[in-house]
Amino acid sequence: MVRNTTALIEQHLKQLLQHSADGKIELQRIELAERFSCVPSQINYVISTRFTPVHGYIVESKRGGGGYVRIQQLVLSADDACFVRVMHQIGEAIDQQTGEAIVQRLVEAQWLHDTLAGVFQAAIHRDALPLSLPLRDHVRARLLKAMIAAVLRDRTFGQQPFG
Amino acid sequence: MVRNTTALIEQHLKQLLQHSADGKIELQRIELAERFSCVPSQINYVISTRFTPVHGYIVESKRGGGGYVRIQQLVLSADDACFVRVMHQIGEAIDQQTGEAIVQRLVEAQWLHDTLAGVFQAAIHRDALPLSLPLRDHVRARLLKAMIAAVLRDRTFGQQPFG
DNA sequence: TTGTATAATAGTCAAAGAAAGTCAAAGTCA
DNA sequence: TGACTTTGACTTTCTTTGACTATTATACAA
Repeated sequence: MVRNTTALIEQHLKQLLQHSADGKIELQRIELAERFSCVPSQINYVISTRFTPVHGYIVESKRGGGGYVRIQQLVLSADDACFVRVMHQIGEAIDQQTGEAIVQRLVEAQWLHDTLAGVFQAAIHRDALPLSLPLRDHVRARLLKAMIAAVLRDRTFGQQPFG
Repeated sequence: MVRNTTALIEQHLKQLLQHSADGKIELQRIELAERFSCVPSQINYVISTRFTPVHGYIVESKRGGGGYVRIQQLVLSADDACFVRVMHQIGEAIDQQTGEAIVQRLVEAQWLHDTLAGVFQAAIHRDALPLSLPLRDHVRARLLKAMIAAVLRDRTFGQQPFG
């Protein structure tokens, strides 16, 4: 018996994406649900919690005969425009999950190395911010933007590779 | 016989950690509570009094189906004796000046590279923490301790510091 | 050809379930 | 007495389920 179906499905999909040539996969909801012995709507749950635009994915689908669900992975590029978009995405308040997804994307885009990412994750974790909502999300946003800016500053002045 | 359930649980967890290959264990709160015939929240008590970053541990958890509590023991070498001192010095609240001084000391002790130090300074700056005192100093302390623990986190067992 | 029913998909949403967390009162012990 | 421990009611977060809805393709009738 499996402890957590959602995590298994997530892992499966990410593996398929990794092995795909173009970062794109197409699947049938029912088929996938059958393979993991769950109800079809759980696939929607997995997608809406793990494969959102914030996580770096675009999902399209079609109903009816020959229907499908298509997942495309986008990789963040390392230019300044992206930086601006990320800052904007963080906004005035951000929850922990979204924050973690953004940090993960920055890692994938090679803006952050592991140690730095670990520090980011620790800092935006609710345990490090003993505040009640919505204040906590507000502070998290400020914090995350301040830390990203610090890395960028450092990189701009070309001191050291990340780490 | 049983003088103190909390001490027994603490001992048990430390034993598990010792026997684990990577200094990491994962458990279920309810299961552990059952084994020691106590209420689940006592596990939280044990963790919050014995397995904090100050003690050299990082704890993560997840609620809901497939939930868990994960405890990681930080690798502390002889050089890291100051780790404990620094953690204590930070305490429950710390102002910006003192925090900056500590970060500076960590840089001098070569615990932190420049990029990392920049991130630390940005995170503990009052501009990043839009809170009134004394709350701000309290959050700053939590944050700083969590970030310091995170830096030590990806040291693996058997590896020397500053790898 | 055109419209209509039917089958084959996928989506939505809210309730139920399954953990873990919080907090403060009560208990214990040196 | 005061610090530490134990307990449990209540809260929060995350997952699973299923009834109901929406869309698309296809077969078929007019």
